[in-house]
Amino acid sequence: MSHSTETYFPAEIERKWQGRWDEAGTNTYSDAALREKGASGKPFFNLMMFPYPSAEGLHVGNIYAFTGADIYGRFQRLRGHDVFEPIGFDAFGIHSENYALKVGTHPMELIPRNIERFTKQLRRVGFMYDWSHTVDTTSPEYYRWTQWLFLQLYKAGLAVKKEAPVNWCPGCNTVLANEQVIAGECERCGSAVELRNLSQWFFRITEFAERLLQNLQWIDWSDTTKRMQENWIGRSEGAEISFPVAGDVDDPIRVFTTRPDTLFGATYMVLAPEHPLVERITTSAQREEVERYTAAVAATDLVNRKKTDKEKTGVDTGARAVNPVTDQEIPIWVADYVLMEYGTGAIMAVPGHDQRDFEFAERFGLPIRRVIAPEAVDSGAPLTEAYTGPGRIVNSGQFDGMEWREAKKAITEELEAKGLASVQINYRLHDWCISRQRYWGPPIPVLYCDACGTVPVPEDQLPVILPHVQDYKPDTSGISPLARHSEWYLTECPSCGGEARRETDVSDTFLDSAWYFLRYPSSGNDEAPFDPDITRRWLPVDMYIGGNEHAVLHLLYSRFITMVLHDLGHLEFEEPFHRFRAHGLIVKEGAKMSKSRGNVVVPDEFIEEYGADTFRTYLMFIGPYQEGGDFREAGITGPYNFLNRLWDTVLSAEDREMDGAVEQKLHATIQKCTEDLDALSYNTAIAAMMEYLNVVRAGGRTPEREAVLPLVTLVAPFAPHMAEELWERLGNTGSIFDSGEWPGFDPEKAVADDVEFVVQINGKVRARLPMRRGITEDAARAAALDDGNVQRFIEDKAVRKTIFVPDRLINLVVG
RNA sequence: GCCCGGGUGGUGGAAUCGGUAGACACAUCGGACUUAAAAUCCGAAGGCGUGAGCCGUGCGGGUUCGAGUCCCGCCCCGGGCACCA
Repeated sequence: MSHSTETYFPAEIERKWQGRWDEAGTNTYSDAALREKGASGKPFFNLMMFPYPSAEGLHVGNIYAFTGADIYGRFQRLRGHDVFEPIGFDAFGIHSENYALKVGTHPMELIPRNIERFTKQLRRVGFMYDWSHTVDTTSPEYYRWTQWLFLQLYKAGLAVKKEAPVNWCPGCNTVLANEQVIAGECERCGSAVELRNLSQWFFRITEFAERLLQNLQWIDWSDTTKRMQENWIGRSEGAEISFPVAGDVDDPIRVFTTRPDTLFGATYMVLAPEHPLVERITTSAQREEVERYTAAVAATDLVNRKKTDKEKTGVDTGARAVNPVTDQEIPIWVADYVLMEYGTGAIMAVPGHDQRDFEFAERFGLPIRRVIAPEAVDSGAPLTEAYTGPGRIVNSGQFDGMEWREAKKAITEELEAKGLASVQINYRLHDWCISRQRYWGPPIPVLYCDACGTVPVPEDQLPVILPHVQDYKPDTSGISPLARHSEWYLTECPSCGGEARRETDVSDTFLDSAWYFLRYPSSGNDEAPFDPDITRRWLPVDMYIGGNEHAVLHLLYSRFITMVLHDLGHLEFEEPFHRFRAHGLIVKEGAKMSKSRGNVVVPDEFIEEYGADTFRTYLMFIGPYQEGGDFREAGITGPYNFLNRLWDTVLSAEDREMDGAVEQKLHATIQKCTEDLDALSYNTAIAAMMEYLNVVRAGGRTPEREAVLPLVTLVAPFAPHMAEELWERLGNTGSIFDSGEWPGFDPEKAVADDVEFVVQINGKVRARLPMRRGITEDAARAAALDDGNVQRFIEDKAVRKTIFVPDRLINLVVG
């Protein structure tokens, strides 16, 4: 190929176009434009998960996530949509605060610096962001509305302060939401979490459990994400059954069970050590032992308590309960394998059919009774482990012989009639604890007044500004650092004018991010959190792309908050993201990138050496976007060579009629790229473009202009700067992304006229014959039988059967 | 333990309504160009075999004219959940 074209200098081109986009406002909307496009255009809200602006700067994981989302947005724009693609910063939270404490710089100085650095880096990668609509969760203009949100929930009775056992992280010195505890450890610092009884603010997300679960059926989300939410919500159907305490006329013990069919096998009961009834029912003879036990459990952290492999422990309360179907008195024990957080904090123990109860009963010599048998008869042989399979009821009076699932209903109904049971649905989901005994977050907008009690801060007094204080270090007291600043928390009661104290806890960072997408298009609005008109036009989000690590955190909370705002009349929709796709994880040599492993890829170096276009294309070429892949430094040369060759090819193209075979390949490539981009199958779209480029350049031929022009558009989502430059050099003005000219294709022209036709003998390939498309079975068969190698394999055997797959193969079955 | 996802050349990965396994790329090797190198361009390449061919998609069975793809039973890796009653 002739090398008369000029060399590709990515740095120069990228700087030029990034400047041009800013000057021309290529990617930004004025508020007027948002209204106009929302009303009469084709609005498309393309969202990606906004980053936490860490001091380390943008990492490869961020860029990977954003690039995949940006490509989708640019693709939609080239197809003629008005794409709104904003970005912002999720800058409150323990992570930034811990870092600030470590380096000794106040977060109020640190965060703006980090945001500035992030912004610079993000611009360098060439994302299509609307920089006129950003969001910073730490700015008072933003958290004013986060506080407003709290007040709406408070007014609706969905934000309540209650004392409950909560997760306390001794590393971060704050309580945590259940979603932030991973296997008993703090997701932030890895400390073993403890249970503390504290009075905290909760959002009543459990009220929405069923809707959150049901809506999963119609929202278009990655299956993996939906399944994670489903498991997290953890619906189980069963019954709540009351067991009266023998010789006690007060409250019975209520238990939740999914197996009411095994009620006749309930030979003892267990209360969680924290259960409020423990103290009342324990006999004086057992009191000392029980108190010693519950105290020991209270001192244990959750990691140790929830270990399933340790030996079961517990003590007898001395009290007896009455099994409501057998009328037998059964012992009531206290044991830490029963958790206060789930169900009623008490269980009926059925050692014959529950392995945990079985182990406990064996250890403490409690009776074990079989009440389900696969063959409907009890051989009388002692069980060696709990039987949890299906079967028929035995040893259960009038229910004997009943199929176990029928017995669930029958036994529940029997007790329901006596007022001792009710059908119950239980969820694993807990209310969302939003209080944090930390500094770096929005103060919860509530006041406490001796005369008036709990008083919400009036909306016209928002925001409650987070004060700039120097001693913001948390301590072990369970009280927020702001509680050390009376000059801040002492104030006037808006209700009676007397002295009031401010709530000194701040809210969970996940509240900040639970509504940010609503704020983006209304980011400048100081009258309301979101403009009703703009919101109606642009939301819900058309496409949301992000990581699965937020499946049960941010994504669940956002759905909840949206549902609440819908119910309160602020939104017309109740699901914020109709379409969500989870991207995969980018790793290095099979391992997660981390500072401790020392395998962190610094993106800036690659961008400097190869350019942002190459880096973007390489990241997408690594593997399937929704599965992630392995970052290998050497691999970047593939996409780099491709873009270089593309540059050369386009600039050296000449005007002449397109070759037929090239035209066919062009249509096939457009079709493949269009379908692949729609499906986020970016790696195969890039491969298709490479393949096409190889055809266009085959044997050093000079390419036709017509053949390469559409390729510039196809590559534009991946390499936007190069696409703009080539588009301009080909004589166009303005941005290629405003052309709305995604190339079309003719499926008829996308298929080749000649096919390589396979001949199989008994399923094994014996010949490959060049054929015309559309060849008949008879003609194919004749051609096959004419082939020497085929004849050799048939020999004198008879062809018993022929399988013909049009345009692909013919299989001759002989023998 | 339960629920997902995955296991394909030296490497990253293509191909799953059952129909030519290994597209595309990296690394490798050979050639052209060059005083030389880099860059670029052209070409080779799953393994075994001189060859016809045989063997090959984690392992063992099965269904089928035909299995990477479907069924049964395992192993391994990654992720989620977990004394959840």
